[in-house]
Amino acid sequence: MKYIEKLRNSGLRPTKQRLQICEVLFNTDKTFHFTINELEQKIKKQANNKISLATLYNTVHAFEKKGYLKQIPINSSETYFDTNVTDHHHFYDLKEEKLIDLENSDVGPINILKKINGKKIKSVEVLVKLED
Amino acid sequence: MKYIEKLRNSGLRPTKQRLQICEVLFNTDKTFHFTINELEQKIKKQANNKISLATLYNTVHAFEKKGYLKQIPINSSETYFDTNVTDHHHFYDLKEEKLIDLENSDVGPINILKKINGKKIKSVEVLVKLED
DNA sequence: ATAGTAGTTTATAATGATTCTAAAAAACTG
DNA sequence: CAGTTTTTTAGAATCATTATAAACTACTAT
Repeated sequence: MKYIEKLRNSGLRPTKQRLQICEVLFNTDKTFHFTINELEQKIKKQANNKISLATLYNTVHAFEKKGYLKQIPINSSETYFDTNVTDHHHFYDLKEEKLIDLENSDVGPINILKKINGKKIKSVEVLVKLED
Repeated sequence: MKYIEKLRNSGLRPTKQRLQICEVLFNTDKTFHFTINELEQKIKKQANNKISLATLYNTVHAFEKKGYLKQIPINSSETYFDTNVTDHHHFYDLKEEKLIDLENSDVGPINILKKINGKKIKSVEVLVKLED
């Protein structure tokens, strides 16, 4: 299994549940956005079994901490995650309530001119809201 | 009262509560960020009385819809609002969990090169996360 | 292998922000 | 002022997320 090493290297035991979550999240050509509830559904269908919500929350947060997932900063009732962890941005279609990736090349370079003493920039995220 | 007209023009009856909220939010030199709970506290102190949470939620959302407030897109357990409704961006200090304004002039111009058919850009918001 | 231990999963309860409800109060209209 | 509509309110309901603590699983050293 290709994810066993990845998990071990991160200090996470390669359990059946984590491997299954890896399959659903990472074993695909395209990256995608999801909420915990959507992930639960996807696992029910794709792997035809159930992983408890608690585990999904734990695992997704662990993966986020390790940098395998990114949280998308958007005000919504549910938290959105992204399997695309490269530097990139998002459109948010207000009507459809849907996120669309904006590759880095779709956005001109962003220059942050202001500095805060003793702090360094961890990330720069752009959210472009769309209306009709 | 200077806010009576503003409210009436927005189709909102100028009630005692709404006027009080206007005072706290807008009768100040500096703009600021707040959560509903912080607003509740501020009103308790500043106006020395209590407005129910339901009213605070209703009013803040009404003001947002009218463009007097902006929601700040950030993943936090509470929703943050901003009395600065001009185009601008934010630092988010991950350690202190604090928002800091980035004036438009602090960020170079942002060019969105990708277009989505039939949609137009409503807003472009940049969130810059800071770490130590 | 096996026993011990440290980490993980799980169902369920708890939490907490937000929304809903429906009755009382206030603002408006004629 | 009487009637209508809007607003406020306390408290209940909702719903995503987190905490709990017991059962289970993966690992380690023998």
